[in-house]
Amino acid sequence: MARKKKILATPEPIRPGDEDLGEIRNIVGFHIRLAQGAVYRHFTEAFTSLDLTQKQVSMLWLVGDHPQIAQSDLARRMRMDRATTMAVVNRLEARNLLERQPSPNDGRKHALYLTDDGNQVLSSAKALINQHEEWLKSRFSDAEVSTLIELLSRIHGWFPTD
Amino acid sequence: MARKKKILATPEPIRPGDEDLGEIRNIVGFHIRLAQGAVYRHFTEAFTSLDLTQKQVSMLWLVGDHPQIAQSDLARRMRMDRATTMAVVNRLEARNLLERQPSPNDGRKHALYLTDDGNQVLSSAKALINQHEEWLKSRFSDAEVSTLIELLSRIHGWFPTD
DNA sequence: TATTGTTATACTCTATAACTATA
DNA sequence: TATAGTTATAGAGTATAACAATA
Repeated sequence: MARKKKILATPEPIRPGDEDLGEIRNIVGFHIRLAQGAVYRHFTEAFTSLDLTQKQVSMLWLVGDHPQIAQSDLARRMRMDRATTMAVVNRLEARNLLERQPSPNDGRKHALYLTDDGNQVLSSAKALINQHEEWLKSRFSDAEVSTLIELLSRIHGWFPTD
Repeated sequence: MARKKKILATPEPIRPGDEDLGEIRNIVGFHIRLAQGAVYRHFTEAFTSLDLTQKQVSMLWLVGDHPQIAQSDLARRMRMDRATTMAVVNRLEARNLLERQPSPNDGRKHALYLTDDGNQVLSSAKALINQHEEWLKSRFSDAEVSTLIELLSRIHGWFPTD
């Protein structure tokens, strides 16, 4: 069930004059969206071979870290609603990377766990993530990376605990 | 051609224990995606009445600032490819907020401009954006806002010129 | 009643590919 | 040849709504 998509288009290069964005350049939300777009494109190119999206990798990662996690727990941690979570889980299950089990404690919940394929793919994905993050972090000092994560955490509500 | 969607679901509140994100908390891309998601949800709630997306508002704003702009110019400034730009322009044109004119200089290009409705909607949108940005910026000092914009600009490639 | 998972439905964004018209 | 716009197609993410099973 592979995607037909082959190579990802990168935006056309900036031309002289394009820099003038007007007042919109002071809108924080605009910059977050553009940054997410840039990261998304680089991520998708990096993961062409594995054919995984940001969301799918995040989910594999979290299930790997928390075996037997329920979908509702996943949804809260990834800040998604149940229906969206369902869609992502379905895709990963269809590719035999992840499976559902009945939860022993709560009949309403399903416990999620990675298959052998899922563990193997996650391992490859983490290696690719490291390369992708290197591309992303290379423009920042370590202190700037910490600052950026801290500022972004204030927006999405997670506070990394070291 | 209004959307059927009425009210937007917000993610369920965080529970004790959810804070443990494991190694993934050090991934910058993960935080950018979560932050964009939070901003997206608040934006969509704020723009329920106007029924506009982030992309649509950005486009109206840029066309308002640069009348007669061509789609290809818009695409470069918003870091989108032509097909995606086309889709957004089509939606705005279908709602009579924006129109295409043949460009006087270059027969290949179409000049875009806002209709009277478009100008009116943009005006309302800017007022809503100010409220939305206030929500976003309230958690930062002015210096932190500048820092955040500067750091994000290094990712998406735009360097605000004051 | 509340929670969890599920299914059906729909819209936006993003992108590829191929085509036409113009420069 | 290169650029600009267009159309067709498709996958992923996001969401609403309604339902069944369980707590």
